[in-house]
Amino acid sequence: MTQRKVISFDTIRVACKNCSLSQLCLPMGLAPEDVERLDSIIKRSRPLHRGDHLFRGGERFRSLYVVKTGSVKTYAPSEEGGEQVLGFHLPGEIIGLDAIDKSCHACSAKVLETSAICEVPFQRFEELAAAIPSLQHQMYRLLSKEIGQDADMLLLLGKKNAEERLAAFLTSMSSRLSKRGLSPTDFYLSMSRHEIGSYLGLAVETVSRLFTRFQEDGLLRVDRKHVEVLNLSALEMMAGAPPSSAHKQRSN
Amino acid sequence: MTQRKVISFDTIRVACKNCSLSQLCLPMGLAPEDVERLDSIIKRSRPLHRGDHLFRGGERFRSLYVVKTGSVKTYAPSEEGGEQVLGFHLPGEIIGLDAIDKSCHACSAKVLETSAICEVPFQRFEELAAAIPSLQHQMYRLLSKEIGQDADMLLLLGKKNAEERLAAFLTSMSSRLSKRGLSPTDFYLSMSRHEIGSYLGLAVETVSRLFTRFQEDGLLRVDRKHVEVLNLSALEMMAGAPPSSAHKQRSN
DNA sequence: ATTGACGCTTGATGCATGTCAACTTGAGTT
DNA sequence: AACTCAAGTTGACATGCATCAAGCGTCAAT
Repeated sequence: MTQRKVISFDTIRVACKNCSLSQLCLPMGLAPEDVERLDSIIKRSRPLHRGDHLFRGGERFRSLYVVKTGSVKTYAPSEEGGEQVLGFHLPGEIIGLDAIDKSCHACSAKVLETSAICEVPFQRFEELAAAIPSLQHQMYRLLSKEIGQDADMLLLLGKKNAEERLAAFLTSMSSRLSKRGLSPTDFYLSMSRHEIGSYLGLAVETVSRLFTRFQEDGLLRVDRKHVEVLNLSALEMMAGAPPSSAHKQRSN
Repeated sequence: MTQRKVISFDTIRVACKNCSLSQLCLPMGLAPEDVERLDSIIKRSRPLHRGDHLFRGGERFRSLYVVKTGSVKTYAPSEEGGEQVLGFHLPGEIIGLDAIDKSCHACSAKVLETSAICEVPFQRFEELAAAIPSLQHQMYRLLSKEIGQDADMLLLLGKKNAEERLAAFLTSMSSRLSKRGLSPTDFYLSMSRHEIGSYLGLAVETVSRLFTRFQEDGLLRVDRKHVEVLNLSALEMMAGAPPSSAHKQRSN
């Protein structure tokens, strides 16, 4: 027991240089001594639990957050409890980039499952980036990547139908998980159907029906949050090109 | 005539320190001598004309572009000529930020009317930013701002109906033009109905019908590309809150 | 003027997907 | 087990908007 506790404690405060995510995350491309410098400004807290907030819309911006383990959703809370899910964030992904501009968070971030999070105080980070060109470059790349992904989402929401949207969501999860050393065809979704629907601009019921249909068509095996992808290339096909079948709404 | 030519030539190559956009653009917050340094790396070409490309999807990324006068659209070209409009860019706005990550443009940029464009070679810019902290900070802010605007669009495409979308588009144009010293209630749209539709995830016909309806309801006076906003606050209302009337689809 | 092309508008129709409602399932509590 | 509550599923129905189709103003080239 004591043993177990020690291991878990260690896991939480593993330094960047020992972190398996360093090739996806801020330290990418940095010299070892610069990784140490970056490491020295990062705060690592105890793990957060399902429903805990990293920050809420309206709060002052002080730090960026990086998922180390677990997953996080960002969302724009609206009056009357409704919310638009803006993104799901997996290990190595940075949260809070949209708040740099106004020094104030416009959206909220909530962890979807027990998660370890690295906090990066932004002001100190900025000083460090000025001194380490490769860190500055990596930061530009990460900001740019975020913009590119948002453009992909605009395309998805602007032009794709429900089937294509869910297929795109699943293949995207598959490839992101795969990059993190997990199976691209067998995984657990940490978000609810409702959250998936909000993210994709669809009603829960539509998402649910599509999961059923994909299963009937032999593309997936689904049990609650557990998804097994049986035909990944068919899903990728569906996500990318317009549906080969007859109907083609929204070809604006 | 010679006189006229000289003036126009002068207008094109006006330096950052004399540019009316400096408070919206990269030079914001820079000391005069740093503005000079930034200015020295910027290339200014002859004006581009309607339909000219700044860059096309697939091309190597070398420079960022800033609109000085006129307007530009970015779009993701798809097979079979269809395109998703990703954004419209007014003077002072930066184009190409999404390409830093992959060093390759994922979208295309085309000018909508005769426009003057400043080209910012990115590598030299990056060196300069490393040496000028306030320039680095401004660059982070601009990247972050872009991410925040994309989130607004995700919300629009994910949750808003056609009426709310067009109202949001018009109020956004109004406020952006107003920041540039133009009338917030009387302006010309440089893009076609088709492009507006693509941007908003709507069919051309829907956009056209909405313009007609807004006019019937006394919100606008429209003549081709010329728009006079008669009731700005009503439009803002409509863009923000769900429609006060009965129906409310897409309240996922 | 005439022509043609293009962008815009308007009407008629249909479908994809939202909405409403009822039921099932699973997980936690007593 | 029985109860509770939230999440998910499924069916029936309604509707907002896409699609199809036709007509109209505008502009440029002839």
